Amino acid sequence: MGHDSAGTDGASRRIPEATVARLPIYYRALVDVADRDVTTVSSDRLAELAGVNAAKVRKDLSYLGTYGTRGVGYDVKQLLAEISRDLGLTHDWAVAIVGLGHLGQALADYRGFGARGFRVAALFDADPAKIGRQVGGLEVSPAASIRAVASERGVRIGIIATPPHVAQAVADDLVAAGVSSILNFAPALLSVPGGVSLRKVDLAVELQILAFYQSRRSVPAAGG
Amino acid sequence: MGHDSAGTDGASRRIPEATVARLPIYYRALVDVADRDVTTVSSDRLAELAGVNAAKVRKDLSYLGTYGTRGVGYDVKQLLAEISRDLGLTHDWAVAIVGLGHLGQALADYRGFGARGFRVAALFDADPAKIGRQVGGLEVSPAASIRAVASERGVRIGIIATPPHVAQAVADDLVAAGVSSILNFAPALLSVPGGVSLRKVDLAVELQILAFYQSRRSVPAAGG
DNA sequence: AGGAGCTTGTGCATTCGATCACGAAGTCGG
DNA sequence: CCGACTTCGTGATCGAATGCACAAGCTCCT
Repeated sequence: MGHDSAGTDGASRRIPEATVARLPIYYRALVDVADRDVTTVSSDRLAELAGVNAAKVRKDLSYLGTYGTRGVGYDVKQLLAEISRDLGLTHDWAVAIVGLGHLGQALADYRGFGARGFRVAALFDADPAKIGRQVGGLEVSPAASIRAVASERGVRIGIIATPPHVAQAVADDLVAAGVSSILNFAPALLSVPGGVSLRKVDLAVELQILAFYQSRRSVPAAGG
Repeated sequence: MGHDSAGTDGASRRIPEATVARLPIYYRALVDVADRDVTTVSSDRLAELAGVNAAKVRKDLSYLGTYGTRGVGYDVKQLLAEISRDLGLTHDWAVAIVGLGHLGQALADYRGFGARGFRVAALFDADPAKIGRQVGGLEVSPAASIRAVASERGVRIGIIATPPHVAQAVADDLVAAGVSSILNFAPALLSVPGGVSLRKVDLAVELQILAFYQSRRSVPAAGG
């Protein structure tokens, strides 16, 4: 998916992209079992909770290191700590959200972030009517101030929830402010300098993928 | 990811899952170029617009059939029509959205849907304060009426944007109402009967994946 | 009409991810 | 202390997906 795998001396082990995408799922499942005061969990059980294959769980976790005990399973707390560390959730990342339409507000209010190592540190919008308003306990700043405000607040991760035609300009501003990871919800193709991670989520795309399988299922009866 | 590839006599060619996931991206790019009155597009250009490899574009499109002209490229209108047909966007799918928190409202107002073969036909929420209110020109119905209302309105695609603890119950109701494709935004693992497609989007997961690469990049300086 | 120049369609090699199957390593009961 | 049992870790295998390279086929110019 492009995450320029900059061969940065790779320090420890290199974790496959597919595995990285599953770590947050294991993480969530582990938080759930930890809440129920369960102390150990087997790969079988974890697989069930995460909706994947048990062998896959074991292989995925083996990339992080050897944290399981044969005959017993994984220590929930220890594994949770390890995944947190690997996902960087111990860092308290400062996040900026640009574009406070419905989606941006949904993200700003999202409870899950705070609990998972993310802190919404800045909100931006171009609409004068929105600037100065409080959303999720934080004041909305003008989009023109992204470079100044985001860099001042140490923002490292930017979320773009703007209309597509301004998304590239916003991305440029974010990068200029020192942001090095961008999550893009705008239906636009962004280009960023090397060294900046970029992920895209497109709600309409997900729906269209569903529609494809849907229309394959229902017999395409004649007559539109 | 599990779209039970029910060997339903698959009529035409079988299209690889990875290709299906890219079709909506090509679709969007094609809509853009069509708006600029361009009549033909090369695989190279389309690849650039979609952010992928040109050979991949050609191979992907070849699964749909032979719609390109060597030496020229693809006829934009024809290709658009073909992808629309394959994605089932010519069907005007009735969509129900359950849960009208910020995210649900964002989806209800999403302009892209109408233009792409989807019609929001029903809105549901369990909160009495929200029931009866108009959102995006449609009245919010009580969650208890999902089975009756959704089936009456011919809903085939359901979007779940509720808190996780009610997501499974909502999914059950949707399935009972005849919905056979579900897009789940709730951070919960759903189980649905065979024959029902299920896709999951988790905003926190996407962010955590970014955080992983982020924390790999920035040197983990000592002293947290 | 014929050849130069593009661009598609696709066989092939390679890389990546999923799954199986089994040895290694631990616990527990007697 | 030992053997039965459980569960992890991982080599090996298989299949999907990617990307290359090139033949096939179309257009346009001369």
